[in-house]
Amino acid sequence: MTFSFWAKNRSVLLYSASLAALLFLMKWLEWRFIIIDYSFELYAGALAFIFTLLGVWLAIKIARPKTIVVEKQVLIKTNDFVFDESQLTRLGLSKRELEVLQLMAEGLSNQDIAERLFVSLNTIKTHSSKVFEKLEVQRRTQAVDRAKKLNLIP
Amino acid sequence: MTFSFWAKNRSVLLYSASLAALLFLMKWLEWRFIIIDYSFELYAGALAFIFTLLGVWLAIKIARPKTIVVEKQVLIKTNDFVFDESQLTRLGLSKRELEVLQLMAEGLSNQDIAERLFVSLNTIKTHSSKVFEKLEVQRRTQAVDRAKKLNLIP
DNA sequence: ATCAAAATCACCCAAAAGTATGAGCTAAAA
DNA sequence: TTTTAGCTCATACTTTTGGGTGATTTTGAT
Repeated sequence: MTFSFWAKNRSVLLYSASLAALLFLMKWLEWRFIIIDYSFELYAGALAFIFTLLGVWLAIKIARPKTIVVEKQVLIKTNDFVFDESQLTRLGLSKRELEVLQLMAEGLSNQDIAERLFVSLNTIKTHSSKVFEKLEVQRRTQAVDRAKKLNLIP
Repeated sequence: MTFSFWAKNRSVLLYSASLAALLFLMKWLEWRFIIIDYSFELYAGALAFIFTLLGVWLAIKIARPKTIVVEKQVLIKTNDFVFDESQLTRLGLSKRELEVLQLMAEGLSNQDIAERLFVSLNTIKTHSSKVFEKLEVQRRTQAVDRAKKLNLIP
């Protein structure tokens, strides 16, 4: 922004200076050469031409480049897991149940999970039973398979 | 391209026309109003100003937009599974054992697998036991987890 | 033909997993 | 405040799984 305004001001000065210089040049030419009786129309034409060029130059200098952004899609190999929360609410899985499910998927036994979560084995059994109900499966291996397909687990 | 050249030609015509019109206008003003004794310098200034504007307009019209290619990263869910045969030979898993492992991963019980493969439950038990040995795990869930990490299973 | 690995199956036992039912406790919602 | 959902735990029972051992048959390679 700051640069843009400075550039604009500089251009105005340059423009004025150019105009003055050109007038001087023409006056000088008027004396020096045989161009003395050039008609007003020719002067005007030259002026117009030169200042058109100046205008073009100015525009190019000042104008922000018109840019067209072309998006090039780059495929990124990604094994990123995006957790599907909608599935979770749809199935009505509680936080704890999901937790148990995740540990299950890591191959932990119910006993392991119980110790990991500082609860009794029976508690884990209850949780896993509920998980099976909600996932509509009978075994933990099925539960894990299902959960992965539902993006509940990496 | 074709359009660009046409635009250029049109601009040239327009330019000439504008110049002629302006000169006419000035002559007319010279007769009509009190502007008769305007100095040449003022005429020149006006001309210069107007044609500078024209130049700017021209440049903006003609200028080719700069195209910028922006790489956009697109995450592609890649479920390409490449079976790692080296792991299989390294672990010494037989075809049948791998087969059992795969069905295990689908959540089938030993009984299910036995029926699927038309063998007895005991046979599946021995197979799975061998699988566990070779994968160095204790439970089927661990085996599945391990096998997935070793690219033996999708 | 012979040998080794693989596949098949059986029996037994123990551990783990799963089912069913009931109950207490807490925090959040109606 | 009452209710509800979630978490906890227990007991009892069944099913599944896993470990160990041993045996027979198939199959592929030397």
